[in-house]
Amino acid sequence: MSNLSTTSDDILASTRNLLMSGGYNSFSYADISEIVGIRKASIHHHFPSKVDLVRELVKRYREDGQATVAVLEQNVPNALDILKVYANHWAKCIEDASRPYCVCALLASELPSLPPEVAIEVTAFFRFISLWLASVMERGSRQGTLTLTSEPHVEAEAFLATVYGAMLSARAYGKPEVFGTILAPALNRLTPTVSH
Amino acid sequence: MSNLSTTSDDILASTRNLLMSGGYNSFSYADISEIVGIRKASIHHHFPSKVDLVRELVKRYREDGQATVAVLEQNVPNALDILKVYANHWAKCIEDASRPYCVCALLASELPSLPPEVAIEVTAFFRFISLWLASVMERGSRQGTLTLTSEPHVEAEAFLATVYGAMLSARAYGKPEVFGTILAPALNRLTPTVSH
DNA sequence: ACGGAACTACCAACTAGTAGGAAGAGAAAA
DNA sequence: TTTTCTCTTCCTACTAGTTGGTAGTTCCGT
Repeated sequence: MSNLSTTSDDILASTRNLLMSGGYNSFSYADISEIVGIRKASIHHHFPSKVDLVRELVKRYREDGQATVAVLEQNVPNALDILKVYANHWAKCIEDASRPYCVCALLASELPSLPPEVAIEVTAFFRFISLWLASVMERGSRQGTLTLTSEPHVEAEAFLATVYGAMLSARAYGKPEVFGTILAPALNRLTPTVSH
Repeated sequence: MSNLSTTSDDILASTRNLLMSGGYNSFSYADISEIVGIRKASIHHHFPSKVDLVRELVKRYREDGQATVAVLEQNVPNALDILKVYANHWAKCIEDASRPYCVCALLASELPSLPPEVAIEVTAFFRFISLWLASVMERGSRQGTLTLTSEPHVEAEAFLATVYGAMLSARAYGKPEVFGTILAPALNRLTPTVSH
């Protein structure tokens, strides 16, 4: 009950790191076993198949995201601030190289070749983020804390695309600061002008 | 000299398709040999190693892009039109499912786990596209055919991120039309207002 | 006769996954 | 209290299939 770190969590954590750097086919049970320090067969005890492992990982990734978003919504009333916190979260992850890429972004780009059970979880993640951002846009528009030039759901898709595109660019150039460079004007565009 | 289709080209073409759907580690020489209709060992005759094959593919991908861009620049003087043609190119590729994802986008997201020889070619591709878009932005700003709200190179990065992010979203949702939905307002924002 | 392009037949390393046993901890039974 | 039973976790040892790659040969056009 009072476990600070279970083997199963260690397996998931190292899977996430491996997945983040090269996708579904870039790592093996052997890689995980080396990092976690147990034998290959022991991983199969916790996650019978690779599909089970990655499906579970993505499921938790989404659930963690949903939980984080729920807390965020309660603590930050201003819609623009929420977008800033969200962008800042990724900016920091990329800049300190701790989590420099979204696992689901990588898996989404591999979607056609993924096992269907994993693919379903990945698309579910994107649907969740998209719906959440649309709700933030809509609320911001009502509050007057966001200036929209298109419908909320279109602005949401555009913002999401900018974030994930910026993440890709940062990785492609090997320059973390590119993320901030791209996001700053995107957020600016959504900021209401103070006076007129 | 008058070859319409060489085996080597067939190999590269099927590699591109396989690569596009799942990345570097998602396909094998066996996959290619089945599609092209020759034995595995014959592929090694044309491309000694997998690194050679993919390096050559990305190199040509970039060279083809550079050639296409050169023609585009000569035929389309208006900078906004160039961006529209570029966006439309991808919109069509995605919608008719012929080339629904950029090979270099997929490889870029796998960058940390790629063989360095391939990684170099991939980053070279992004540098090329980025520099080209920046030059288009700069020219459009001078011409008055583009309305920029940031420096040309920042607008270029933002536009590139939007295009690649939209490409990812289209794939993630399995809805090709999402690409156009995201790009339309992005292009609109760059369009000068006719009267004032 | 020579070179390119294809072939057959390999190989060692690696892939995900399985079978079955040993070690330990906790509960239940003596 | 000690013994036994059970469950979990991890292990060694293995499998069948795939991976990228090699050696050596045949075929064919110039």
